[in-house]
Amino acid sequence: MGILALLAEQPSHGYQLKAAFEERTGGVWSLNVGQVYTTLDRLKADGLVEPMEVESSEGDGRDRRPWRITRDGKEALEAWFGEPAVEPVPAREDFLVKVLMAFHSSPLEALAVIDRQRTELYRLLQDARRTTRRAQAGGGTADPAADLAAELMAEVVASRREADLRWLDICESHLKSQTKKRNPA
Amino acid sequence: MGILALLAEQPSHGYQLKAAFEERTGGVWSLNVGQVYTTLDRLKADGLVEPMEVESSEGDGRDRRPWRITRDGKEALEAWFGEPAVEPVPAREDFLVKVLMAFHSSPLEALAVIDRQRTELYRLLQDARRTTRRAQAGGGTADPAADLAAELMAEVVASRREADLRWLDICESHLKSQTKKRNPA
DNA sequence: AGTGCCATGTAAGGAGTTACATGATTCG
DNA sequence: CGAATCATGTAACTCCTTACATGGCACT
Repeated sequence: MGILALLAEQPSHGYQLKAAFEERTGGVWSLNVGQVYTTLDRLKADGLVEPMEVESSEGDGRDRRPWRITRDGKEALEAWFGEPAVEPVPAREDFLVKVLMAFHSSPLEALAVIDRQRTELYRLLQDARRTTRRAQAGGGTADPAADLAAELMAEVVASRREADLRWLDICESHLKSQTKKRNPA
Repeated sequence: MGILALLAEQPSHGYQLKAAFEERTGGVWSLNVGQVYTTLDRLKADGLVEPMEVESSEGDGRDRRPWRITRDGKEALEAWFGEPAVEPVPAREDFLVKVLMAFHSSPLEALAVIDRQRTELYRLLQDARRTTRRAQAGGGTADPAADLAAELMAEVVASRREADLRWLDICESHLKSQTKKRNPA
């Protein structure tokens, strides 16, 4: 649907879509070019996009295959925008599985896991904050829209990391109160 | 690695592992049984687990195939626990893609998307909070460990939802200041 | 003349999902 | 007796990832 949304703004060819998608997501989500082409094929099979006739008037011998969105595609896109995404429960991220599983091994082991994870998360949070500041300063690119995108993405990342850090604190306090209950004094 | 961690605690057979995994994650992550078996095959191929000889002394005619962790498996598990997960940047969730792409269509459209998403997220946050309270009350199950797991999971979910809600606010304020800049007064 | 970017694709493989097939046991 | 649960597996499909193959153009 991301590809489709980009095509709704303007007809483009595959390579261009990859670049646009990456710019739109502040470079945080890189896209394999190959996937763009297979995705376009899939969208075409669903009748949501169609290849444009190549106007060879361009002259430069480059082999471009621009695509445009179809009427069906526009409808599908509007329907998609029209309803909120039901946000799925967090995926089975390595990080979450690790902490949950550590909880049932020794408390000491679990505390160590949490600690290491906290350090790592904190580092990543700092990174995200740095990126935010850089983008706010009108940073990486000449394009203000790209800077805004980069800033927004950096902000979700930071926001999520903070959430995870808070969660680690909660886990730790649970773990400590558990230990205390078993080992009073 | 989750399956492997469970096997490190005690040898189990596939069906049991599914149940244990789901209990350990408060029922938030359900697991297809089929996947457990294919995963066990993969772990076996990597030499991390091995089938136990069936002691037919049990007597009940049930066809159980218990697995145990190997020495290599233990080492792999310790190495896994030993280093923090490098938390990947948020995946390309429907929700994020939708907001990012909406940003570049009309501001009005984008505000509508954000609004719908906020309503949905708020609803999901309430759900998670309810679950937390239920688990704290010693809720669903007789097993306190399962209740703790359910509570922890509900808390990550809630924490993440809150983060996303905050992010939506940030998006909205960016959007409004943008609009103001273009349409002063 | 050569390196690197623009541009399009194909192929192989990993992991997850849903669904299906099969049979035993337990419990009302 | 019938339905639910225990238990093990297989098959088909989707999506993503990595890697490979190919060729033109631009700039040094």
